[in-house]
Amino acid sequence: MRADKARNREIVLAAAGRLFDAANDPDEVSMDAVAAAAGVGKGTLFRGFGDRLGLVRALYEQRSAQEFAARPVGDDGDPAERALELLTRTWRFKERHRVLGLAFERAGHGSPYTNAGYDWWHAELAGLIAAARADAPAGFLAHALLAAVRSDLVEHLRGRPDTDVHAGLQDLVRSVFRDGKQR
Amino acid sequence: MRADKARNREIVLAAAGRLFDAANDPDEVSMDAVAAAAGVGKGTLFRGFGDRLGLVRALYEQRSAQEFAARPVGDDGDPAERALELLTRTWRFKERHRVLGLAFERAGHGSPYTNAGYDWWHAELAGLIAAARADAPAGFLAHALLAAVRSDLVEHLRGRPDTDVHAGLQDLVRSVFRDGKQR
DNA sequence: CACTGTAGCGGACTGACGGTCCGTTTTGTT
DNA sequence: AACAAAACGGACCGTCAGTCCGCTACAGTG
Repeated sequence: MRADKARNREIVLAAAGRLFDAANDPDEVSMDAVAAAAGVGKGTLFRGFGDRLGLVRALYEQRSAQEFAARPVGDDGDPAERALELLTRTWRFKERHRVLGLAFERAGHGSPYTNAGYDWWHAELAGLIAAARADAPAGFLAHALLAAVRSDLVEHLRGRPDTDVHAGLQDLVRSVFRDGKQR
Repeated sequence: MRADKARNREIVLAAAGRLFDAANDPDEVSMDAVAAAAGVGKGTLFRGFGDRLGLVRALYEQRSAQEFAARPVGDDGDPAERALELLTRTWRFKERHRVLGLAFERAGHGSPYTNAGYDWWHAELAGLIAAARADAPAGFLAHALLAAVRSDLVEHLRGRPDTDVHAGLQDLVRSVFRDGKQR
C-alpha cells in the first residue's frame, strides 16, 4: 500500500465522518461533498472504497471498532444479561452516530441484512437465546431483537423522550429469554 | 374531480402495481417507467400523487384496505392472540406484496415511521400490551413488535426457509405479553 | 348544440447524484 | 537518475425525481 493512498484513506474517512456528524439525513452527504471536504478528487474516493456503500461501511466499522475496543463486552454472567448489554450498547452507539447509522443500514440496497457484520450479531444473539432456552425459535427471535435496535427506530424515538428505551429494552430481552411457550 | 382525472388515477395505480409486482427491488420501478406503462405523461403522475412517495403510499393503502376489508380482524379473544393475528397477517401481506412493501417503508426519507399508518398500528399494539400487562413499557414494546415485521426482514427471510417465522412470531408475541419483569 | 373558461395533460427540460475514464502526477525501486 | 507502476483529479456520462408551460378536452352555460 503506497503511502499517499494510506494517507488519503484517513483524510477521506475523517472528512466523511465530519460531514455525517453534521448532517441530519444521510442524503445530505454526497460523494462530491466528501471529496471536496477531504480536498481530494472524486476518483480517489471510488478507487479507495469502491462505492458509497464501501465508504459508509469503512467509516461505520472504524467507529464501532473504536467503541468496542475501548470497552469490551464482558463474557460472563447469564445470557440474558449479556444480550441486554450488547443491545443497550448498540442502541447508545447508534444514538451517538445517528446519521452514520442510518446511512449504514440504508446502504446495501437499503437493507441492513446484507451488511457483513449483521451475520455476526445474529449468530451471537441466536447462540445466547439457544443457551437460555433450548426449545426457542432462536433464529427468528435474534432477528427480532436486532430489529428493535435499528437506526431508524433510534432516530424516531429521539425527540420523543417520553418512551423509556432502557426499561423497554430490558423488558423485551428478559421476556424473550424467558419462555414464550408454556403458560 | 373531473372524470379523466379519476380514470387516470386508477390506470396509474394499476400500472404501478404491475411494475412493483414484477420487480425485485423498488429502485427498478422509476416514475418514467410507471408513466410509460400507464400510457400517461409524467406530469400526470406528479400532479395526481405529488411525488414518488405519494404514489407508493396510495398504492400500498389501496391494497391494504382491500386486504383488511376482505377479512376483518376479529375483536374478541385475549390481547396476545389478537396481536399475534395482526402481526401474522401483516407478515403475510408483506410477503405477498414484497417490493411494494419495501418501497413503502423506504419512502418517507427512508423511514417507515413517518408514514401515517404507523401511528395507528403503534397505538393499537401498545393498547393491547397495556391491557395485558399494566406495568409494561408498552410504547417501546409495540415499536419492537412492529420492527419484527418490517418488509426488509420479511424479504431477508424469504429464501431462508429454515427459519420458522410463524413459530417465531408466536413465541415473540407470547413472551412480550407475559411479564418481562418478575422471575 | 356551440361557446368558453379552466382543470388536466404530456413530455421536453433541469439539477443533482453516483459512478467511470483517461491524461497527468507521485511513489518507490533499481 | 531513470523508469514502470500505482494513484490521482476532475471532466464526463447516464439516470432519475421533479418542474414547466404550451396544448387538449372536459363540463357548465345560453
